[in-house]
Amino acid sequence: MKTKPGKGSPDVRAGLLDAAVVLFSEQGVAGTTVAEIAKRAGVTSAMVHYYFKTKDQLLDAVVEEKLIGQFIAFVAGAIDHGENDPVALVERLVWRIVEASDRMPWLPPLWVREVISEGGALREKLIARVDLGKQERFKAGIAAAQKAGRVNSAIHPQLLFMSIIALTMLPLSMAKNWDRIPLIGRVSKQDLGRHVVALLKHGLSAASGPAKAKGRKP
Amino acid sequence: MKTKPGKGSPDVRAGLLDAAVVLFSEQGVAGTTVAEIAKRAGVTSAMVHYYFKTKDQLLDAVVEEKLIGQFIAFVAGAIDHGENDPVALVERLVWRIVEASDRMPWLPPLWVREVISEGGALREKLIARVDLGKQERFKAGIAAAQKAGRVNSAIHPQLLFMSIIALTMLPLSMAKNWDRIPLIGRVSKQDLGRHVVALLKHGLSAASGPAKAKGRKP
Amino acid sequence: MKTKPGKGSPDVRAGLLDAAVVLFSEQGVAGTTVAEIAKRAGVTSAMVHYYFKTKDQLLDAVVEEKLIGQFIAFVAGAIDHGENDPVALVERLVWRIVEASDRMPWLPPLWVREVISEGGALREKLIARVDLGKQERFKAGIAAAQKAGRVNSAIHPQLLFMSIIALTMLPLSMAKNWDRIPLIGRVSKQDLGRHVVALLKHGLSAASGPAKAKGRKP
Amino acid sequence: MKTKPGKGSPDVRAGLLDAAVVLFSEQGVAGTTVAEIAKRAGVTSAMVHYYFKTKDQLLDAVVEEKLIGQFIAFVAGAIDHGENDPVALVERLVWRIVEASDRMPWLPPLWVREVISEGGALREKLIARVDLGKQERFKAGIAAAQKAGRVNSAIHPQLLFMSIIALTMLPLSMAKNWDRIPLIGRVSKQDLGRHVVALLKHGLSAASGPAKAKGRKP
DNA sequence: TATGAATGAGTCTTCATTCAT
DNA sequence: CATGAATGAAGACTCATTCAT
Repeated sequence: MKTKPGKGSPDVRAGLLDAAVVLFSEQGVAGTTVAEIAKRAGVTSAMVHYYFKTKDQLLDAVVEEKLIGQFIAFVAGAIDHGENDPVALVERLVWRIVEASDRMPWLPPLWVREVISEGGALREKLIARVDLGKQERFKAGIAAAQKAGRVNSAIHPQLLFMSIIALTMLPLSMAKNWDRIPLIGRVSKQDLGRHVVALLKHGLSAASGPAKAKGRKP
Repeated sequence: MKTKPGKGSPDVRAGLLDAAVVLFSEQGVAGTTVAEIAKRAGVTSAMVHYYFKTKDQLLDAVVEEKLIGQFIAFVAGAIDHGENDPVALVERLVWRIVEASDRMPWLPPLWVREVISEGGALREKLIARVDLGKQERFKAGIAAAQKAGRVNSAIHPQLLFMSIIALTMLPLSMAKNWDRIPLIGRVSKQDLGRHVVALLKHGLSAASGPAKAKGRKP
Repeated sequence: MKTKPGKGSPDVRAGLLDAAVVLFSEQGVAGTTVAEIAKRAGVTSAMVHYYFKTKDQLLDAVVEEKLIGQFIAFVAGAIDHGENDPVALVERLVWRIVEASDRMPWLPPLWVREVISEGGALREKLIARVDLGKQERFKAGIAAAQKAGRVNSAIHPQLLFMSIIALTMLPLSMAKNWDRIPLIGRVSKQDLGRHVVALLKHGLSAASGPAKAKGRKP
Repeated sequence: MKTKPGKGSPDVRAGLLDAAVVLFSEQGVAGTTVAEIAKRAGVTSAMVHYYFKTKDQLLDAVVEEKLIGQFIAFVAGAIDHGENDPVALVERLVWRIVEASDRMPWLPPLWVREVISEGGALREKLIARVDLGKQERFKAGIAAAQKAGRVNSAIHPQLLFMSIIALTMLPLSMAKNWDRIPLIGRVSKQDLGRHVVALLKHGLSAASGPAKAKGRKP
């Protein structure tokens, strides 16, 4: 049942990955030393190299086992549903992401900082590994629904997926600090989910009026 | 016209800030050395310390003069408009941010990585300096419009501001790479603006139907 | 038949010594890790410490069992011959060394680098253990032959032994690379032996002419 | 007049090279830390990286400026003499090497351990840089003298150059320890020079008798 | 103002060594 | 006998920072 048949005790290895992912989410990859990760996992820094050889290969493992194996696999489940209603799909996607951030609170900060950001330490590693097929299918589904008049035609299908990620991940990446910001105050992740779903469901619904969003800038 | 009446040539100082902000946006603050900044500005790293004493104080200057003085001042102008239609205000806000990212392409990546991200190098510095009064007024305006039945009541006024930031900043932070991602392909910043405005205008409009976004998770 | 009556399998022990000696000759002692030696012998590095306790004690064993037990014993046999003709003795010595380098190709590089070189890892260990009696007898034999007019009197008996070592060992320590050096090209160890013997036999023969080798430098 | 127009104070740079070369000769390259070199030169180890970037590039500089620029240039002068008597050339070569080891006592140990030895840290670097033309000319001169009957025909011209190096460099690499070895005792570098010249002059002289050095081994 | 030279603290990485199993 | 897991000490290298000129 081990994730990797390689060397070492699975417990320590897993503990190191857990520690890494939490510290990375709090301090960034560049701001986290191998020694800190080791300390949080209760071993010496030499053990990090025993299990992962280099810091860079530790990042590979994070991408493979945490981002892809845990998060993407979980969220992608929401798309593989044989469903044909894109709005329902969007809703399911949002709730999956919210749920994921409950199970893996380290995920959104890590994602925003190290995957989305240009030059993020995990960005290229993830792009190289991930299959964009599902996203393409999602985009196609939206476009089809637009043609059928069931979805607001002013929406860019290519940008919708990113909008969903943005609306969920970015606020969730700050979730730990929500109550420190007076403007936001006491809201829960459930509140966020409801807010985003409301925004998207309305936003996607086929416009009654034309709602021409004319670009101001040339 | 000098920003600071202190020592040193204003040109060199400004060049260092410009260089810093671009490199920070590309490599992150932790991933950028003082020497790199100096080199890009055509001086030695000792000069950085001459003008800013420490790297940390350089960050202070970036927050003060670039984030607050340039970006926030520019965007905040959209709120101080004596306008009372919150939807129009949202639209203006979106276009301001899009416009800002044209003038300062380094802004969105820097914002997402170092301001929004937990542990971001500029986060605490900015929070300590910024006045949230305008955002409070914005929130109040939305809430009032909801009571008046002009805005979708399922929206969380507290979260709307963050949603706008998310819908714009996060995609813009990747703008340089849009064409490298097949899913997105050839879209312009204008396209993004239109897309976001369409989404928000619809999303905010008072629901004809109830649009009950019931939370799934307890 | 075990060399050591101590613990452990003689085969593994011998395999480790063999591996050590080859790697030391290729990479130097300092450049060879215990783990490499273990791997080449097909065991783990913990085994090296089981058999030899420390790397330093492994070196002791190499000196004792490989250098003294194998090489010196073999070469010294050439001196113990009850012979009184020093030139014949020299010739026998040369061929012994050439022969030894066929049986133990790792020997000359190891010798040159770790025994002869100042600070060589085996140098002090070997000097402490070796009996120089035979070399003294050799020197005395040469000196006697000089007095008897049978050997070139310009030769330093003290230096002759080292000259023989130098003329053989140093070229042999590069034997693996001879063909890579255009200057040398295709020569065999036999060729080297013949060359050295020719040089020495002539060089030692009592001078017909005076052959005044006057030192230039004061 | 600086060797390198690059960065840094020439004095410190030169001091580091001097320190490096001495320590390398005493402890080997692998056995010498950057910090030791720095300490001996009176600076911190960071300065080594300031002047040479990496330890490997320090080795490049040693090869370039010490081995090639100092030693090889000096010795090669002995060959460029427009002389046609190969025996005189050999003699001159020997004395040059002896003289070089007086000026640069670190040279012979370094040469034997790190240039001649397989896997030596300077070996490949030097081979890549050095011009073997002079050695080829030397070899050709010997071969011609053999054909003319002026040099012992049992000598391998290809191997003679290496024999000269061996006869001088190897003993000189131990010169500091000569008096510690009873067998050798009190001899000077001049004594060594005379001994080697005597050996070679006789060894090269055209044999009166046939001096059949018949190989024993098949 | 501006620089080159210098440093100390810290980071990643390697390795000989130990020990429970 | 043999191993995998674990460690501490050290080594190369980086970088923010200082200072004399």
